[in-house]
Amino acid sequence: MTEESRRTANLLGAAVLGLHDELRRAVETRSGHSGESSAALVALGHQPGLSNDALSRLLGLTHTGSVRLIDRLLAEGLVERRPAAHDRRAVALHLTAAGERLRQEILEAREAALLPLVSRLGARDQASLARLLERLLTAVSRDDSHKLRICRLCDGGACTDCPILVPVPGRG
Amino acid sequence: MTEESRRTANLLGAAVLGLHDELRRAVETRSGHSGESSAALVALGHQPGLSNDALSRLLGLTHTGSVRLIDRLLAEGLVERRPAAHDRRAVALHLTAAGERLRQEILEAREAALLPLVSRLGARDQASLARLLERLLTAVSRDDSHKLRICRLCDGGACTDCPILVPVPGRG
DNA sequence: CAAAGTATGTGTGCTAGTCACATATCTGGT
DNA sequence: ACCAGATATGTGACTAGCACACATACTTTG
Repeated sequence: MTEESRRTANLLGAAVLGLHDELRRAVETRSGHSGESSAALVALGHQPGLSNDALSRLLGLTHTGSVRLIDRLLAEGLVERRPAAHDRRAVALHLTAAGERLRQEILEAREAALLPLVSRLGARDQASLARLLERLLTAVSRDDSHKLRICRLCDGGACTDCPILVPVPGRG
Repeated sequence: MTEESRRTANLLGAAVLGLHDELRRAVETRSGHSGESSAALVALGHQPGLSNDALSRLLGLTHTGSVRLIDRLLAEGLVERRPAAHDRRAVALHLTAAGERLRQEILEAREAALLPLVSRLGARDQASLARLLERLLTAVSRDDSHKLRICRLCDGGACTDCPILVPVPGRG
């Protein structure tokens, strides 16, 4: 069994690498932005009003890196900084209309890369895959902030019944 | 079915992202090198004598980027440049003993991150997972050079019966 | 109300990559 | 034999994106 498990683990690593390459390429080609910029746009659509600090943790950047990234998105008119509700230090980041449009394109590009792979499987296999992915996701996810990080490129419209129960701050 | 497929596709995207983060972190922490440097070391162990040009395509870098990367690995004594067999323009890249040691550590770190995830599944689920991964891998892989790219971090010791039949140049 | 903690944003510098270019070698047609 | 074009390597100049150290503004807590 161990040998077989090692083989499966290696296959999992290869598939993750191959699919990640593919997703990154699809998203970057369509949006003209790097992977983390795209993740910022998707996450900001999902959680409007996010602070720079929260965003930096979500993206796995330093605070500084996140500020620079937002500077760039701001210069392109995709994001705006608004005063935060209850903390006058903080900034509430929001997508502009253009940002929202680009976000939709990113999600479409991602789905266009993923859906054909899933659709070639039969209904039974799709169900098995979904169940196994759910188990893998619960296994890798740690605390709440890590869960948000994992889901930073998720499509809210497609993510019904999220297996890791992502807590969106300020949404119960 | 379409709705369910979209959900599964999204789960796949999330799992790929989460696992990729995890793998990258594990490998970079252990090796002290960026992801692509690690990939270069693993690939060079798998295919000794690779040229700069072939390596650049394997890693998805420009030729120049690959030369710089090798410069760095060379400065650390992990890689050496030898004259190639039949082409006096080309360079044959080989791991040094230190490079080979680091390569083993990278593979161990990768397996240490992956194996626990697989092992928590029962034997039946592991078998289903392996089969589904095989189908995903054959679906994403395109030409031979792309297959080598997908397998750039694979552990030859664990990859028995490779589903995408990677052709290693000069090895039949 | 002072001290400590938290959030933002700036100056500076590094790393890893790109593009443009120069050089060396190979290959194939005449 | 020779030349044109393709291929392989490597250098110089530059850029993007990020980190570290720091300055500033605000909040929280004792």
